[in-house]
Amino acid sequence: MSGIGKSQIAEASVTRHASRVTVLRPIVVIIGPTAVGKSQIAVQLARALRTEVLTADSRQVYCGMDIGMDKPTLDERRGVPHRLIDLVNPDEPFNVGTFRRLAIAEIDRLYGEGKVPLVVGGTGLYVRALLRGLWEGPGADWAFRGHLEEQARLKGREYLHQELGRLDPELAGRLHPHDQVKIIRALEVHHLVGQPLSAVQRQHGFSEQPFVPMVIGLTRERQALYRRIEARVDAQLAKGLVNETQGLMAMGYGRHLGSMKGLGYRQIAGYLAGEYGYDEAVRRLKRDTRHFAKRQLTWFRKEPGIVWVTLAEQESVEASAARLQDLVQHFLESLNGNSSSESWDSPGGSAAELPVAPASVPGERD
RNA sequence: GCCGAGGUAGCUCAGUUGGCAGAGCACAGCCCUGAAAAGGCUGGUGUCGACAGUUCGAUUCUGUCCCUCGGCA
Repeated sequence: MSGIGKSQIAEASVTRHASRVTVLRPIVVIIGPTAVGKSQIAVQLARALRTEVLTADSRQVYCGMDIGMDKPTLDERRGVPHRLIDLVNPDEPFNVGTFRRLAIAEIDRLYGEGKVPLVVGGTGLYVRALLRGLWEGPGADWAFRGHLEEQARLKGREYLHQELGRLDPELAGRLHPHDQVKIIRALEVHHLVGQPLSAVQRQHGFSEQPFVPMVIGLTRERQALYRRIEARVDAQLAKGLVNETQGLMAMGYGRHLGSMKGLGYRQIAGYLAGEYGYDEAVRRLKRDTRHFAKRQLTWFRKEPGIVWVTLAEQESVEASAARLQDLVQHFLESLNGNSSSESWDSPGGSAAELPVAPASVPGERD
């Protein structure tokens, strides 16, 4: 705790920033495929921005799934608080709606402290729901889903799609008859709110704009990314992914759980169940992770407004972070220019000095 | 050198009783509104080792040659 005088100055400063940040609602988002190197760069950037990391990752929310989900260790976080990690047990429900509510709470808190939130993650739907809103519909009704799955078993794979064709022909036309997960959701919505999902989707259209975002997409040359994925899988195995999976299963977390269908646990669980050998499990894990990265890239490619940054293979984390810091600084300065002549920082400071200040002064926050 | 097996997609191989070659994996493209690391869709021209013969037609049959892998010398 600092002396009274200093503390008062800091408080005044924070109030000032808080009001600006609360009005403008700027947000910095780093997205990119798995293993591209988001986490390490994000820590550097968070230190530079004197803010915290908000993780937008549907898997890192599960407690006890550390190696497989590649959560940064405390050491790797280097004192930067990471939020939206370790929120629920592997058998507890979690979804994009939960994420969005919790994320918005964290963001508002940061605005209150005069900080620019830094969102980092690879779950495209979560990022989209955060930046463009989410239709305020009902959550999952697992009993009803179970009932529908039973129907599909009894009456054949095409039955549910035919049902949807009756209730919501538009959406049925867009969904492949085999895409049972999405067909069931559509039927569930119709059952719960009495109108076709396609109608509410059209009405919402991801058209909310709760923030002014700067979205940075990290990518690498495809072959280089694939090499990193394979190296990371090897590292996860060396850290004890098999033990971690065994432990989770011993705690009663079965393979049917959504969390246990995540990359790593799914393939290792199959090996532990004797369905195939260790080498085959490793081969599948690497393959599935490559495929996943590819799907992520497809998703992000069409998101609007992403500034893409291609990382070079020999580029250091520091160098990458510095490049991003440049982009963010310009972004924040442009916000200053557009809103008023007032600076982000306390009187006398240069524009954007607060959010982009050098980070080499731990323990001397504000 | 002899005997055997084989040379077909980037890889592993199937196949054509002679009629413009096909699976898995790899790879590429795509869809997505509370399971999203989930779930789903699409994409195959490759001198069928080379040359010659038989045939209307050869990757398929025959011959010669080249290469690979085993075994024997």
